[in-house]
Amino acid sequence: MRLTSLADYAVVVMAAAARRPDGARLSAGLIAEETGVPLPTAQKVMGRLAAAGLLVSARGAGGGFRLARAAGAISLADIIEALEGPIAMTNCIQGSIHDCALEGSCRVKPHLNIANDAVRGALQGVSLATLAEAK
Amino acid sequence: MRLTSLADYAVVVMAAAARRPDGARLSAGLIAEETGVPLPTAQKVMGRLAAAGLLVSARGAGGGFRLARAAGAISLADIIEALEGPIAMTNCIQGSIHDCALEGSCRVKPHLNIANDAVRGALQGVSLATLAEAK
DNA sequence: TGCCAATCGGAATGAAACGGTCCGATTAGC
DNA sequence: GCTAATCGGACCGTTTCATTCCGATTGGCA
Repeated sequence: MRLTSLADYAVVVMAAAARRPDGARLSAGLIAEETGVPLPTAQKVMGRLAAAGLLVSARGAGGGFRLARAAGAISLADIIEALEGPIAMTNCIQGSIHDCALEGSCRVKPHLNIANDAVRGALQGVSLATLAEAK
Repeated sequence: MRLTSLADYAVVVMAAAARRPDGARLSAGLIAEETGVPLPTAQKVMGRLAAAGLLVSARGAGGGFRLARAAGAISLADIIEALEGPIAMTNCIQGSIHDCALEGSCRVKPHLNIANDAVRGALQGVSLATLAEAK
């Protein structure tokens, strides 16, 4: 129930990016300097955010990143999933994984499903636009 | 945002314990057999649950565990915290830890605080009595 | 048109936490 | 007083995470 530090950094990075005017050039170096996140770490985080489709990247000199969607259309859940994978409290909730020996006879799974939806809903309800607000 | 497998087992174990009549003897072996959780793992999980005050333990022959409180007074959040420590998405939310270089100038922390409370609330709203229901 | 500098992308390394197992300490019952 | 059953804590292999570094790519300029 704890964020990995990379996901934590991703939230800070995305909030900084959202505060910039639309279409502005966002190099990893610029964001690193503005947020205080170490440059190599910012590079890795922004790379993963781009791979997940939250940022659009441009290579080469003069390249950089920009938000793929409006800040209001990106949720905290999206950012976390970009770095950590699907938000699923247990493996049995994530449809594609079936490595639990108890599955089939497990009597708590239906209830965990409800709890998981509640958690996920709480994270989806927070938009990047909100996170980027002054305070 | 994923439960460790020990916390996952803890939920299964506690649900099985709650289905037993109050005051019944609950040895780790019995619970392991009933739930399908490997015995050594059940021992470790129940030991930690006892250390956290959710179970009361009795040593020696004829010993075992019992619920420390009524099932309705134990929440999913309690069980998770017993195995994983405080529910805090980031270190800066957990009051006693201050190892984030950005702290003080961080502009997203107030918003994360709100999100964290929402997640924690969702988990506190699920009681062990609910988890123990037939389905 | 060729070179240079800036920037992203993926691989490698070291550390920390997790999961699982085993053995010793304790206690009721005979 | 002895035996058996049960909890409690220590140990180790494995995996994941966090961080760093170097190569691939591309626009700009002479």
